[in-house]
Amino acid sequence: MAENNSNFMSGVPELLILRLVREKEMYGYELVQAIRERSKEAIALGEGVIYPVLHALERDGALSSSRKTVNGRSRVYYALTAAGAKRLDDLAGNWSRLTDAIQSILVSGAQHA
Amino acid sequence: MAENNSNFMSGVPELLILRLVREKEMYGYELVQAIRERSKEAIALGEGVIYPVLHALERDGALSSSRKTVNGRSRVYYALTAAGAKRLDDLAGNWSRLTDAIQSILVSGAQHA
DNA sequence: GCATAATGCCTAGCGCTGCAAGGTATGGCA
DNA sequence: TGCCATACCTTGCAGCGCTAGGCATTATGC
Repeated sequence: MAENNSNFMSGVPELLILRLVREKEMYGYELVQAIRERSKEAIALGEGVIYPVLHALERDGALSSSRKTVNGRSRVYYALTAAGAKRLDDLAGNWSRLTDAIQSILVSGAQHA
Repeated sequence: MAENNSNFMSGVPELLILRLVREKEMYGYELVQAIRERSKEAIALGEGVIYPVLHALERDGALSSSRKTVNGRSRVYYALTAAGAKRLDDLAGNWSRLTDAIQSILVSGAQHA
């Protein structure tokens, strides 16, 4: 039930969101732009990606939300929970191991041990 | 038609295969084990991933195949074509840019420019 | 001599993820 | 009065990776 059997390359949007929210609470629209800007346009995740992930993370208890009105604008701010911090650590570790593995193949080519 | 609009995280199996075959021609079963061993078990792509990708790459002219019999075993060896080399460069470049972008978000957190 | 594993190839079909494309509502601006 | 930006949301699909099979041959173990 709670097990997550996704494919080996997935979960990056989730990772990015958790990492950004770790520093300060953010809202969906803000995350969309933050990811685009801070990746220098290399990654452009739309709202159709971000919002569903935010909802799933909140449902799993990794994020908590609070509705706030700023400048007459209603926003849903998301903050990292303790469970979310743990999940972030796990995802970041997996990502690191994965990219290291890929890099080791890319740089060394095919000369076997 | 020829355009490839896949999602931003896909194409890694393809990249790994092209990179390995660049050094020496290899066959499917060999690639499955090579990826597993050279990634120290971090990546374990099954034959159900490798073979379809090999067929697609050959269909696209990125790989050429030749049937050979070694030790009474029939094997299909794949070699990189010029088009395949170009495709490899493209994929490697994209992967590099992508991981750099992700890394820049992961390490610096949320302090904006 | 017989079964089991390892080698080597292949495919059908499913689950999931990222994504495009829509919809709603408010505020600022010309 | 319209238009763009802000801010939220969902439906539905495409494509990828993967599971789970199947087939044939050669080594290995008993």
